[in-house]
Amino acid sequence: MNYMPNAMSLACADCHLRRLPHFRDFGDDQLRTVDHLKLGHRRAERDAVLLSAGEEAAPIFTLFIGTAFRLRLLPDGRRQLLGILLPGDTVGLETLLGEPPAYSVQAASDVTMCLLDAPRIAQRMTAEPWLRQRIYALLCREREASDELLTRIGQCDAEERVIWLLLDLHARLQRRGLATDHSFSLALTQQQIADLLGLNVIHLNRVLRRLRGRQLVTITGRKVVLQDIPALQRLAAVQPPRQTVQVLL
Amino acid sequence: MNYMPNAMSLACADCHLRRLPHFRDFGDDQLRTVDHLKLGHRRAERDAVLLSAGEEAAPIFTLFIGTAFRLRLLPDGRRQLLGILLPGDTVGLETLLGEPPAYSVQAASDVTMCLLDAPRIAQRMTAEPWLRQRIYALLCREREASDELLTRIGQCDAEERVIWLLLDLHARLQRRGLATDHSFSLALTQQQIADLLGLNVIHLNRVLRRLRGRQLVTITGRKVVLQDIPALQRLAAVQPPRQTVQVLL
DNA sequence: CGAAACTTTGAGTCGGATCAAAGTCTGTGG
DNA sequence: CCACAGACTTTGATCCGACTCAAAGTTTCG
Repeated sequence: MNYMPNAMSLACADCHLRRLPHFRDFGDDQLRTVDHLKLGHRRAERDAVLLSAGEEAAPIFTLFIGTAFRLRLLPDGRRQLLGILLPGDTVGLETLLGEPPAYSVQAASDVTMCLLDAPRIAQRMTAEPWLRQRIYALLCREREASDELLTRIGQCDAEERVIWLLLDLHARLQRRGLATDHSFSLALTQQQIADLLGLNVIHLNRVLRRLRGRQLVTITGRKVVLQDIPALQRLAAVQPPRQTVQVLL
Repeated sequence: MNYMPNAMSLACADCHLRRLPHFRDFGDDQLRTVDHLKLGHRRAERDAVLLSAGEEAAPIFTLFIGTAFRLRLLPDGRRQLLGILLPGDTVGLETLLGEPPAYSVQAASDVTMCLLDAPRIAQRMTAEPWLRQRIYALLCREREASDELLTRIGQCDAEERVIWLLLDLHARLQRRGLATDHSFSLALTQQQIADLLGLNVIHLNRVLRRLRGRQLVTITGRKVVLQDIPALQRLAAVQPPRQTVQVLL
């Protein structure tokens, strides 16, 4: 795979992600440092494999535009999606250790990534404590997200899982300014959602239809409308999420 | 909770975990550094909560003797075990960032922990790149383990999950010199295993009995005997595990 | 306008859950 | 050393959520 950027580089200070109010501000010097760690942007089409499990010297990047997901394959072809990547999310942190990732990443829509320079980050981490902390925190969050999904799949029934996912995506998108109060745009097929939640597509579809029948959620094409968020939160036993968003661009 | 050690400190050079051949060797100076990061040992009884979700300034420790598990509770009382801790495993790495953990840890047997000094580690990480890398690698491994369990629960049926778990525990214990070629001692109740694998205890029990009937696995009290490991590996679609063990004592 | 990808519906089956209760083991105190 | 209580495992009967197979709509896009 060719990881060379295929678009002009965008200075971090100009990055649209930075402008979102809830993204923690960087100081000028930090911004300059981070700018220096970027290799530039790269686009990929929907379904493209952005990173392969086991790959040596895998890329590390921040998703810039679009949606992607981490996944794992079993030898017999079954697959489990491990998490959904939204704009501002970074993957491939193992690469900083020189280890190949145990998961793959695939684009769920056309995407733009902001490729990062792993060796240079590894080097800068030595001198910059704040960079170290930020990356360390990212890893902690990722593990937390995995644990959360694990808990949902292990303990909740299909309806609870679906509601949890929709609320989670909504909250994450909202923090990025990419959702309205009650709706957002979902770039996943039902098959992908099913593989994420450990469900069968057909069953998932029935659950969605039932939710619509109860006036709780409406999904038309890409658009998801959460019609009664408090009721949904009650049904999914959702705990208040941490508000912090960590960005590393 | 009182986290002060209640036993004399043991120098890392004398630690029994260190003597295991597969634990990566530390240089003398590294050993001295690590020794300096220990607060000392502390014992706890079975079922004791070793670390609570949300706790400020949670402890960070390496399990020294015994078995414990990470877990998460849902508001309505359901619980999901997130992973099994074996001797040599370290938990509470979030504490290095000053963040409270999103999970709890509970002892599955009487345990001894080796408590670590979080602020001092955080401080030493600045000066010692190898320490940084080791901790970073530990976090990556933890996430990988969560992803693996997630995949099993999401995609595999009850029998596959059970076999996978037994093989996984066996391999991990074997690397620590705590298992024979075909058997090991399991300090978990069936209820705990069920909560780990997202199964019901009764169903789990039936699956275990069926495996015994097929001469594949025998469980008597604590003792687990894997009677036909190749067959089990075939049944569980197990991939070759990474051999590396990371210790931080 | 047609093909491919995705969603929706129907009918039938099964793995795993639930409920109820009987064994078995473990540790404790008499 | 025995008896008892509590915790854990095992068994039986029954039910339901979720899976499978089959096929018809629907959307998307070249």
